Amino acid sequence: MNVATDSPRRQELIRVAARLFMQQGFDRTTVRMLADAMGIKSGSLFHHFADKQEILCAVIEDSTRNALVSARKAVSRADATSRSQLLALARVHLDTLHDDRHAHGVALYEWRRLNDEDREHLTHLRDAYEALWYQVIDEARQAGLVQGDSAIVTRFALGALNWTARWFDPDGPMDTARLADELVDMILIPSP
Amino acid sequence: MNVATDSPRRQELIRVAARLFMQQGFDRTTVRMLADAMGIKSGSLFHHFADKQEILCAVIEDSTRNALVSARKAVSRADATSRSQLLALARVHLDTLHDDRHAHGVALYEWRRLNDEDREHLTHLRDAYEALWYQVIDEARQAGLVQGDSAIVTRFALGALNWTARWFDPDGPMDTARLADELVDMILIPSP
DNA sequence: AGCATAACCAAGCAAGCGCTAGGCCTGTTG
DNA sequence: CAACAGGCCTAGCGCTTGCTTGGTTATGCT
Repeated sequence: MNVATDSPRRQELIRVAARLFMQQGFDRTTVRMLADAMGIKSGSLFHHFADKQEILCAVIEDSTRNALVSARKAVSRADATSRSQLLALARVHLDTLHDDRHAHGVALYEWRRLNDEDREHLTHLRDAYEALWYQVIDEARQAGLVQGDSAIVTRFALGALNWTARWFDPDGPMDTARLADELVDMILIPSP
Repeated sequence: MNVATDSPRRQELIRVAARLFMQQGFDRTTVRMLADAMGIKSGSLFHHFADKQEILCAVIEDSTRNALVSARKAVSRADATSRSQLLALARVHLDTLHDDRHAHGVALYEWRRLNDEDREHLTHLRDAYEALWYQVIDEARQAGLVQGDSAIVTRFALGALNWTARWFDPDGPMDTARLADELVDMILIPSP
């Protein structure tokens, strides 16, 4: 077992696993399916991961960490106005969500299959992401652009966006930028 | 096998199954766990259901059908104004969601474990529910109380509400009525 | 009494599961 | 050259899974 290394082979496996976990769910994806999809035998998987749980954790951790980095970049690049920052957050959220949609789908749908240890660890990552949103939304509230409680609005916003994973078709007529606009319009009080 | 009847015993099983499916997930809940929780042997389960899949389908169908009935009642009882109707919908949505939270949690989390046949059947039910929301929101838009596309706003609203299943604590300091107020305030343009 | 039916049990089958053990190549390093 | 390590394979162990079969018991109807 070579478990802790970050080899390219391991990265590739995480990508493949994300796809299968999304298509069939974690519990129904067997180690043999994963191995087949990689062109190796099932036993060889455990050269890269200690157990199946670790693969799930790696899939979610990778994608979440990546989303956090992208979101921070987007905020720092955007104009200082609340509307611009919020729009930047919404856009990059939808883009990462539907771009790396297998892995993020896993993070959304298979969260509860994590064991307690991994879940706690990943909760901190997710909290950091949510804190970024809270910060931007609370600034908007202080500027009078948002009514209501910032924490609730933050969670409503993230819920609305994450729910798009269930109905939005990236290959359809609508694009993510349009969705982001609609979300920001819904949250912010219209400036006359 | 007595499969199609609607005996009280079957109803009780559906309730128990909802709890276990929510706590451990569908795939990790074995027929032996279900039987234990009911005080019977695993084989006896198949007197009430053709297979395990049918139990999942029954859990989701029951709760969804119930939610649809409640929502229709709430709309017909509310004042004719858009705000009242939307508020009524949001309140009853959150109440059924957190009241019958095991079953609705299953509908949200375990949707993808349905087989194709069952899923299509239940999609129609869910569409009917969504249509009710669309109707109310589109009327609000025609009255100038909502900006943006009605279909998108509808899905944003339902996403925001369903997401509460992940963070809202019914035993905490906040109540569902407050949440419903916040949602309606977020969706409707503030009346001056 | 005679019968039907619903609800359940005991026992177990065939398949599939995660994971392990030990060994085989191949390329890199001293 | 030898030593090593990363990546993989073969073979299979021990266990759990959903589900089946044939039979038993309790209840109520005629």
